[in-house]
Amino acid sequence: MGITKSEIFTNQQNEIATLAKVFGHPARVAILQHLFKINTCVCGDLVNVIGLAQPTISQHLKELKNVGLIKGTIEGTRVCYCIDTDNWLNMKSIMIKFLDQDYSETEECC
Amino acid sequence: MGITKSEIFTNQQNEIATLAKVFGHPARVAILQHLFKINTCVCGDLVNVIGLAQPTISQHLKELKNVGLIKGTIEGTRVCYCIDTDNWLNMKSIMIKFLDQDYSETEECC
DNA sequence: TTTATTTATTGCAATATTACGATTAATGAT
DNA sequence: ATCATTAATCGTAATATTGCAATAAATAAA
Repeated sequence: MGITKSEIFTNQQNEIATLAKVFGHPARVAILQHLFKINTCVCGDLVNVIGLAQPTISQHLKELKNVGLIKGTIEGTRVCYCIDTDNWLNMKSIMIKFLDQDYSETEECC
Repeated sequence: MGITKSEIFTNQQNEIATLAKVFGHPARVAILQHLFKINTCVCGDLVNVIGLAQPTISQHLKELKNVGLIKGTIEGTRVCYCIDTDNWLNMKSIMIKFLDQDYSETEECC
């Protein structure tokens, strides 16, 4: 149905999925990489850098803001974006915990 | 349009997005966590564990197989699933490289 | 061979996502 | 006040995803 049955999963599972979903589009990956590369706020030249229409970029930025990974400050007619460091670190710890689950490589069953 | 313009992004960006998308659903997160927890192959009791209908689970398993994170071996009428360790480690290194990008915390611009 | 068990596939309905043109809102410049 | 610039929002089309009932396929058991 295109609708996810979040009720039947744990908060942790839903949180991991919500965060991962944000990375699940190359435009958002590219936006984040650019913000890291520039390493200061970017005043909305992302439309040129990425190559998608302005409303599309704006929509992707909104999703990144919704999960808190970036923040934007208004500067005149422009909006300056940058990584929200605290939230990024928090997200990173959640994701790495998931990626780093233990498995014994001794058990080779299939 | 629901269609992603993959052509305009790098292979790396598309790869990160493809992997992340798989984690972007709590059912697939739950399946992977269960496979890690059990730590041997699971002979399809995932339907009971997760709580979604059998065709739905089968579909999620297919997506996990498509990106190579799990493998399934036929064992009679059953199919036994487990983590594909090599591919998991490879995925982990790609994701961690992305999550671990450098930023100087000195620059506080917004 | 018939029946039971298990998993994959098909088909479909409901909802979500992606993308963009057109428009709006907000500020700056003239 | 008018115009230019920038970013958000609205509306909409195209496509993707999620979920499941029904069915098929494949093997095991009787």
